[in-house]
Amino acid sequence: MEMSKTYNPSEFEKRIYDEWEKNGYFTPKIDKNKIPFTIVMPPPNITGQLHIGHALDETIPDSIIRFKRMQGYVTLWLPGTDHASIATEVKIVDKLKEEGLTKAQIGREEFLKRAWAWKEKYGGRIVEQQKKLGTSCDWTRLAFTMDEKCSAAVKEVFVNLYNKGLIYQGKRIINWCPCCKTALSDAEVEYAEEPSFFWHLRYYFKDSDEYIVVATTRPETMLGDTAVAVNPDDERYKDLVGKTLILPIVNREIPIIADAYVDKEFGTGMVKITPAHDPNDFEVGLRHDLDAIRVMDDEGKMNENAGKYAGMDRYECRKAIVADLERLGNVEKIEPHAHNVGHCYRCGDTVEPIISKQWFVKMEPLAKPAITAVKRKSIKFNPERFAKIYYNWMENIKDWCISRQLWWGHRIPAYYCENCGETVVSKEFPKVCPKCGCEKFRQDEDVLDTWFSSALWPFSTLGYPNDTEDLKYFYPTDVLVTGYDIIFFWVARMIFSGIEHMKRIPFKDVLIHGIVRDSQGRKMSKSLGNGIDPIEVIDEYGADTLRYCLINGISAGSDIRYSQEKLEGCRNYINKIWNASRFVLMNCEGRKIKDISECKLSAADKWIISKLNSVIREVTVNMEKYEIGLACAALQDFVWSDFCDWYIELCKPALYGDDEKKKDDVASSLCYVLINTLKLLHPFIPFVTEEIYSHVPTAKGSIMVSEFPKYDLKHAYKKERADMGKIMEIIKAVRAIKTEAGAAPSAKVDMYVVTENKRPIISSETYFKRLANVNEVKFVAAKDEIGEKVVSKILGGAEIYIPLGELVDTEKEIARLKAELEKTENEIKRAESKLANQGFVAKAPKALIDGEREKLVKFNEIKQKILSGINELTN
RNA sequence: GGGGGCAUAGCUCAGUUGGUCAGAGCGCAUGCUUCACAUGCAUGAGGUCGUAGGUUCGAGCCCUACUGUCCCCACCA
Repeated sequence: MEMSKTYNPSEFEKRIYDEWEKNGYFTPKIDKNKIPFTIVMPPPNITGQLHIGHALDETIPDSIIRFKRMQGYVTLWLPGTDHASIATEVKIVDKLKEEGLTKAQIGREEFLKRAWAWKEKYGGRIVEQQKKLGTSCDWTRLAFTMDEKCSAAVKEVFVNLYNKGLIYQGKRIINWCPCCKTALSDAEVEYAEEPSFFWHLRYYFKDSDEYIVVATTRPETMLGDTAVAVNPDDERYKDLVGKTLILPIVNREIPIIADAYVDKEFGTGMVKITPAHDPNDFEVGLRHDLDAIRVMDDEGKMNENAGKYAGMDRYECRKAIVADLERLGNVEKIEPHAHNVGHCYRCGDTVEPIISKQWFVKMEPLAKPAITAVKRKSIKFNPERFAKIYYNWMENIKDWCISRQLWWGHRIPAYYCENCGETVVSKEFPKVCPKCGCEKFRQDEDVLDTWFSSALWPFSTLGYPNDTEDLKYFYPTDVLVTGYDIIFFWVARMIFSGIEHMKRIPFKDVLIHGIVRDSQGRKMSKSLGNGIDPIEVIDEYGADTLRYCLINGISAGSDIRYSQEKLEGCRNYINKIWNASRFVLMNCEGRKIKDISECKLSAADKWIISKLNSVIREVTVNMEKYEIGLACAALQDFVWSDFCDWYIELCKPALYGDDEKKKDDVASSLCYVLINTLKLLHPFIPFVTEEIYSHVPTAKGSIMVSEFPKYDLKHAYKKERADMGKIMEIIKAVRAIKTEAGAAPSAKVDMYVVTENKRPIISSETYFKRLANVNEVKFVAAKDEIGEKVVSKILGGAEIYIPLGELVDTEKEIARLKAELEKTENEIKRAESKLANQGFVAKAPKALIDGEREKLVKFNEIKQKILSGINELTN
C-alpha cells in the first residue's frame, strides 16, 4: 500500500495501537538472562479524565520505556488507577444529592455499591484515553488501588506497622474539613493568605476592673479558651502569672500561665489558649494540664459547649460573638490582618484544627532510613535540587494522620470487642477477644487515607505480600516519573514504605517534571478556561504531535509552556518526516536495496552516515540520562537540517541520473539512514514511525520491538565529513553571493575557484550544479585570470569567485568586502591578544594554543586576499 | 521566618565538566510555483548573556551582594 500524500495520523494511529496490543508487545516476558527495566505509572484517579498534565506525565515514561525496550531490556510499564477516596466520595455524594438522598439515608453498603458502579463506569475511561496517547504499558497487569492485590498489601502493612508500634490511635489536633467531614493529613491542607482581622479582646481579672488584652484571628474559638499564656521571660507580665481571668460571655475562670511558646514581641505578648482548636494551644494544654473544650462540631457548626451560639455556623458565630463582645465592652480594637488560612485540597473549604481521635503513623523511625537512602544516592532525584525539598519535608515530618471519616476506601482493619472494648488489629475479622473471650466485634468505621495505598504502589502492584515472580524480577523499579507537586504526597511515602516493607528502595531514580502552563505562563485551570483537552488535540493533530509538543525541549523539573504555535511547529516537523520518508520510499521502488556495506558509497553518503552515527550516540547518551529534551533537539537538527535539507538534496543528482547501479547504491544509503532515523524517533513519536516503517521494503516486523541503533566507530568517516563540510560551505557561499547581489537563486553562474586542494571540489561538481545552480566549476591559479565584475567569497582554503556581469555593483562589493575585512581583523586581534597573553600561553592546554595559532595564520591569509580584492576594485 | 527556581535575539527557550558557545524554534525582512514537503526552500537582520563586584591566563557558565519575578515549606496567636 502506498503512503498517502499528506501526513494524516487519524488514518493509522488506532489501527497501529491495536496491532501492538494484539501482538502482546506491551507485556514483558520474564527472562532471567536479561535485565529488567521497570516503571510504575502514577495511578490517575478514577474520577479523572486525561488532562494535559497526564499527557506529559505519560509521554515521558513512554519514551523512556520504548527506548529501553528497543535496547533489549525486559521492560515493564505497570499501569493502574487510584480509588481517590475523597475525590470519588465527593462525586458520589453530589450525585446522591441530585437524587435528594444522603449518605446516611442509603447506608454504607448501598453507598459502596454505587461507588464501585462509578469505578466500573468511569475507571476505564482514562485507560482508553491513555491508549490514544500511545502509552505502551502492560494492560494485562492493570492494577487498581482497591483491587484484591493492593488491598491485601494494605492490610499486611497496616497490621505490621501496628504490631511494630508504628501505627497508633490517639486524640490529637488534626485538620478537619467541615465540608468533606473528615480528617486530613498535613499534606492535604493548602495554605493561602487571606485578608482578615486581628481582634484585640479584653479579658478582665476575676473580681477586678482591670483587664489584659489578647489578640486573635479566630474570635469564635474563645468559647473554648482554658487559659491565657505569657512568655516566662516577659518582665511585663511576670507578676500576672497565676492570676485568674474571667472569660467573657462564658464567665469561666481561666488562669494566666507561663509558656515559652509565646512570642514576647508579637501582638500583645498574651495569647488565649484554646487546646481543642489549635495545634500549638493543644501542646500548651498538655504541658499545663488544661482542659480541651471542643466548641465546634464536625460540620463546622458550634456545638453544645458554645452555649447560646450552639447550632450556629462558625462564621455566623464569629460575627455574633464579636458583636456581643463589642456590646459588653470587651473589644479593645480591630485591625486588618493578612491571615494564612488552611484549605482542603479537594473541596477548598477552610480547614479547622480540631481535637479528634484518629489513627496515626509514627513517622520518625520511617523517615530516618528514607533520608539516608537519598543521601547515599541509592535514590537519585533528577534534578538534584528536589532532594533538598525532600529532606526538608522528611526532617521536619510529623506523624501522619491516616484515618478518614469516609466510606470509599480501605476500611481500617481494627476491630473493637463489643463486650470489653479491646482493640484487635488483624488482617481477618477476629474470632475471639483475647481479653474477654467474647466473640462479638465491630470494625472501625473509618477508611485509610488514599495515599496510604498509593505509598505501596511499587510493590503492591507486583504482588506483595506474596513473593511473586513479578516482585522478584521487577522490584526495585528503575525510574519514577512524576511532577514536583506530589513529592510529599507520594514520592516520599513510597520511599519510606519500600524501605520498611520490602527492605529495599522502590526505585533508583526519580525524574521530576514540571507542570504544563498556557502560552502566557499561567497555570491551566477551570476558572481561567485556559485548559487544553489532549483528546481534542489528538483528534485534530495526532498523538505524535501532542507527544512531541510536550517533550521537545523539556528539561527536568522545569515547567513547560503549551501554545498553538508550538503544536503546529511539531505537526510541521512530523509532516516533514512523513514527506522525506515518502521521497526515500518512492526512490527505493523497483531498486535493489542492499546492505550499505555492499554499496559503493559517495562522500555525501559517508557524510550522512557519519552524522547519523553521531546523533545515535547523542540520543543514546541523553536518553540514558533521561535528558529527553536534549535527545529530541539533537535528533530534530539531524533530521531536518542534515538529512532533509542537505542529504536528500545531495542525492538528487544521482537519483535523477541514469547510472542504475549508482541509483541502487544511493537508494540503499537513503533507506539505511531512514530506517535508523525512524528507530531513533520511535520512542517519541511511535505511531508515525511505525506507519512509515511498515512501508520500508527492507524493514521487517514492528519498529517497536526492533533493535535501537548503536554507535559504530566504523562509521566515523572523518575525511568525508571534513570534505563535505567544505563543499557545503562553498554552496552556501555561492547562494549568499547571489542573494546579496540580487541575482535570482535560479540564475546559472560560473564558479571560479582558487584552491590548493581541488580533489573534493572536482568530485562534487554535480552538487554545485544542483544545489547552487552553478553552470561550470573552473579552477584558476589567481583571481586576475577571471576578469572584472566578479563577486568573491574568501573561505579558509578556497577562494570563490562568481562573475555576475552587470549585476555587480562595485561600490556595494567594496562595502561588503570592507565589512568582511573588519570581521576578519577582529578575529585576528582576538587571536593575537590571546597569544600575547603570557598566562594563556603558559597555562592553557596545548591544543587550544595551537588552534589559536592556526586561526591566526588562516585569518591573516584571508585578510590579504580581501585586501587585494578591495585594491583591485578601487583601482 | 526559612528554602528554592528563573532572569541569554521581539517571543518561547537550549547552552553538558569554565576555553569557535553567543545558539535553536517561532516571528520579522527579502527572494523562490526546480518533479517529498508552501505544514516547504534559500538568504539575511537581531543579544555588551538582569546589575555590581570577585576568582581565573580565560566566565552566560564558578563565588558574593543586589534588583526583578515565580514557587515551595513553616504554628506566629
